[in-house]
Amino acid sequence: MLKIAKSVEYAILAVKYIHENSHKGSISTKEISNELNIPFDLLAKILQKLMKEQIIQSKQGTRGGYSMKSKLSEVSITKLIEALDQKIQLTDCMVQNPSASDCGRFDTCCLRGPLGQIQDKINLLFSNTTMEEIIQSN
Amino acid sequence: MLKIAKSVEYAILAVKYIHENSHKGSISTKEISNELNIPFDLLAKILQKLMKEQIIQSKQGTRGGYSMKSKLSEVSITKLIEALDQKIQLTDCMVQNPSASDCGRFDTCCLRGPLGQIQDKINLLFSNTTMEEIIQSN
DNA sequence: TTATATCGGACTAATTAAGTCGTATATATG
DNA sequence: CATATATACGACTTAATTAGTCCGATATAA
Ligand code: SF4
Ligand code: SF4
Repeated sequence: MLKIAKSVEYAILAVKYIHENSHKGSISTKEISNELNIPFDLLAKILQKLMKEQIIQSKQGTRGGYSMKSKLSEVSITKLIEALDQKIQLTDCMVQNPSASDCGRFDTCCLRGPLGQIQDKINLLFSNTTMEEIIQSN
Repeated sequence: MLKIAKSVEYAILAVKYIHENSHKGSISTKEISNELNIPFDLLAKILQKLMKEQIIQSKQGTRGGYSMKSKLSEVSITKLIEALDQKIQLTDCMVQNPSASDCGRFDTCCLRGPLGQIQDKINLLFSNTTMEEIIQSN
């Protein structure tokens, strides 16, 4: 099953919400959670990760919350996937320095090449799709 | 994590092995399992599914085993994925007749469109890659 | 001072993928 | 015909990942 994590979906929807309500100032996790029907605690963790990657910024305390930091055009799906510690990795050996240690079949494998090419193209698809396009496509 | 199931990898490698040893007649699960280092019982289930989809054919009994049925050029990765009951389904709503029942956010969701397009392209990538190309790319 | 937020780690539950086991059936061969 | 070898197939267990929850800490506006 090739699927994207729910947390990535939640992230996209949350960033959209924060952007569209930016006139209100900081948007709280609770508001987003209520409006989008996303479990509060889960959403909180997601937003904290997006914050660490400078996609959004936070303000603590009463009347605190989140606001956009990056431009929408700079937030690709790939950036969100990475911010949430997810990966596009079709096989175990699709890593920085692959070696036989990852897989007993490594040396004679005829798969890495073709699958690697497909993975590169999938990566392109996700990195060429930004929040800007997603919001405009409405 | 966007990854393909190990069973799909095993299937590709097994089909390759069966094709390359077709001069021997029927190839047993045990031989493939030994040569490729794939758990016997798991491989057996995989081959049975490939057989049901007419990708390979079987012969029971002593000196039985599997041999190719489809042409390599007709066996795409998509075909193998489907034969193994796997799916390329980026989100829960990417089904035949999607509706609000699948997801509370369905009606206002801005995601289905863009993700659907990406999924279509991923599908193309996998269906345009056949066993013939994979084997030639060696 | 208090109410409202984020911060962040640890934990549990649910789902899926990976692997195993047992029993039945088919068949080539001595 | 007996036997060894092989597929057929469903049930089961285990491992890995994802999804969701909980709790105590810190920051800050009012
Ligand atoms: S079998 Fe090939 S593609 Fe799969 S993990 Fe091993 S080296 Fe990589
Ligand atoms: S949030 Fe949108 S993309 Fe995700 S499952 Fe619901 S309708 Fe589909």
